[in-house]
Amino acid sequence: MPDLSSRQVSQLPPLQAIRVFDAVARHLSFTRAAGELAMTQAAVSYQIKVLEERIGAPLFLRRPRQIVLTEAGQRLAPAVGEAFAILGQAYAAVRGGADGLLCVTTVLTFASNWLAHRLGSFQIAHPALAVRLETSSRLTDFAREEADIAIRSGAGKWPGLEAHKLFDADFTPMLSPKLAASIGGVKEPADLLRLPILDPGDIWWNEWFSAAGVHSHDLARRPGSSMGAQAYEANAAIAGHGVAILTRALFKAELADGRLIQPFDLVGDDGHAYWLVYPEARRNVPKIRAFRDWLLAEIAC
Amino acid sequence: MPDLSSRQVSQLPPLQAIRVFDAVARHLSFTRAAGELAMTQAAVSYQIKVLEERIGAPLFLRRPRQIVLTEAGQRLAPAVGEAFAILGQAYAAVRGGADGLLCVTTVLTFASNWLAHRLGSFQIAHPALAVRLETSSRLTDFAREEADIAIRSGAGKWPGLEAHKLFDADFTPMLSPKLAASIGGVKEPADLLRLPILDPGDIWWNEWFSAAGVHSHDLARRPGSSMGAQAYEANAAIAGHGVAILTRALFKAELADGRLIQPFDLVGDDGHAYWLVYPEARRNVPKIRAFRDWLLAEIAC
DNA sequence: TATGACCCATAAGGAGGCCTTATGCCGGAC
DNA sequence: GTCCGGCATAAGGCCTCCTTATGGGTCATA
Repeated sequence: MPDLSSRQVSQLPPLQAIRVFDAVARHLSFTRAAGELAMTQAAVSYQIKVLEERIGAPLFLRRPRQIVLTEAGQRLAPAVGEAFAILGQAYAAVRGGADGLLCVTTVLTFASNWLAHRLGSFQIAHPALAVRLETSSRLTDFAREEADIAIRSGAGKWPGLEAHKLFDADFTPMLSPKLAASIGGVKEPADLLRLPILDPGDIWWNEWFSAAGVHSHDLARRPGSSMGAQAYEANAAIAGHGVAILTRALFKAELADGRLIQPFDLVGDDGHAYWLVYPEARRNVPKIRAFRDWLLAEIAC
Repeated sequence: MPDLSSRQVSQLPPLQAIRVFDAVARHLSFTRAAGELAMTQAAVSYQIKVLEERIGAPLFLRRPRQIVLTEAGQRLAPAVGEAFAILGQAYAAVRGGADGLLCVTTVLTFASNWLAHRLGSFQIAHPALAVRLETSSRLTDFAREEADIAIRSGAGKWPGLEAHKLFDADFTPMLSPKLAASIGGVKEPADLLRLPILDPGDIWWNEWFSAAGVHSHDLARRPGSSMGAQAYEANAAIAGHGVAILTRALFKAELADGRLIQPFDLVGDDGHAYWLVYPEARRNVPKIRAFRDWLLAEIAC
């Protein structure tokens, strides 16, 4: 049983009764107030009676053709009206404001290598929507962080969350053409070992070399991959500092314009992928739907 | 079925949920808010969830040790707080204000001949209570007129009203000593007929003369008595313009100081009385109780 | 004067909002 | 590792609040 300690219990009367009173005071009619409130005249009569009994004084005088406010009612009505105006305004602002700001949290690489180029087209399509982009390497907990949508990688199953697959988190070595030329070209996987390996501890290297049939026990091992922070290694690779193992979908542009080359068709895949996720319960929130639809369409291109 | 026409339906979320939100926003704790609201933590959790679903966005972030407001929550909280402050203030003012003003409606004679002398002692006993005195000859309809208490005459039974008997509405002739002396004194009822009869149409005259065994068919008859407007006739009688038929209890002072004399012990009584009445439902309203107790005590003197 | 329209009050009945109890889950602290 | 503090969730029941139906009272019209 809770105690009644902290703060004086305001002991406000039933709020529903006050809302009804507000409508009646504006209309000076039970019947018309009932119309506005979408309830019956009897219900309005009941609520007013409740309020009057709670206050201990009548709020309206029942005259033949109409009702009029008593002195008590006249004192109460303006304040109630103001309070509900504030409430309604704030509520509308929150709905509007919440609709106008979209918080997307994503891993860095996806933001810089994929989203950044295309976000403009989303904002043109939805000029009323402001997008706040946050990057974080940790998984997003929607209950704990303020985010509407997250881009995360994983197996695609999270309880309570709806997930749309964007693309596979595959991996394959990439390097700058200049670096490849420096050793006369990269012809077969083993050639890579003659070059600096960027982030050799990444488990992806091990998996890829195994798949390629290359013995690579001299590479350090780390429990995870650097997925999500590929942008750093990619920059190093473009600068010619070494070979990086990267996800193709994130470097389409670099591969297309020749800043990076993918020497082998062999692509590793540990079953993980990039996903767009959001709480199931919010699946129909307009701004979330807008972003989801836009992003999936872009991915499909 | 009511229609939803007039005014945009504000479509506010459940008000109870907003009240709970207000408390939670102030405490930044479901548990403590539950304490303030005298409900369980589970109920608070439920209401916040309802509100969040209605708004379409979370209002709090659930962090391990505490909760914090989301951006939406931050926007909503101050307005809600303000609205409830206004509401609470107005409500308190109405209760206080209603408690501070007592509207008494009464027949003129009672006000001028009985209440006026003694009201001072009531106001001294209840300095916080302002009394507004209204006189009206009609019966008071508490649903239609703004009154807390009424003094009315009648048989003492009105549905929905509580009535306390003040004194009988008896009647007996009164006149000024000087007028009586002008005919050598009033020895027996028939002597009165040699003097001007004030308001001879009053049914009381007829009844009294009948009871006195005096034939008085020359008096005009009117359906009712002038009870409630006796003050006018009393003034005329004091001025020596004639004989009035009056209620003893209302002219104790005049009889005591000799401005009026009551020549005969014979007193008419049609069963009516003066009553103090108020709506049953308000029997325990402090100001009503105060006035009732005071008046009954004064009457008992 | 009778009749209909309008408006509020009241009674009876039922649906559902809302609260409670009980329990689970999670993170942090000792 | 275990306990503790705090929120979430499920099940169940009360009681508020709404609806339908009806009555009373006043005003307007015939």
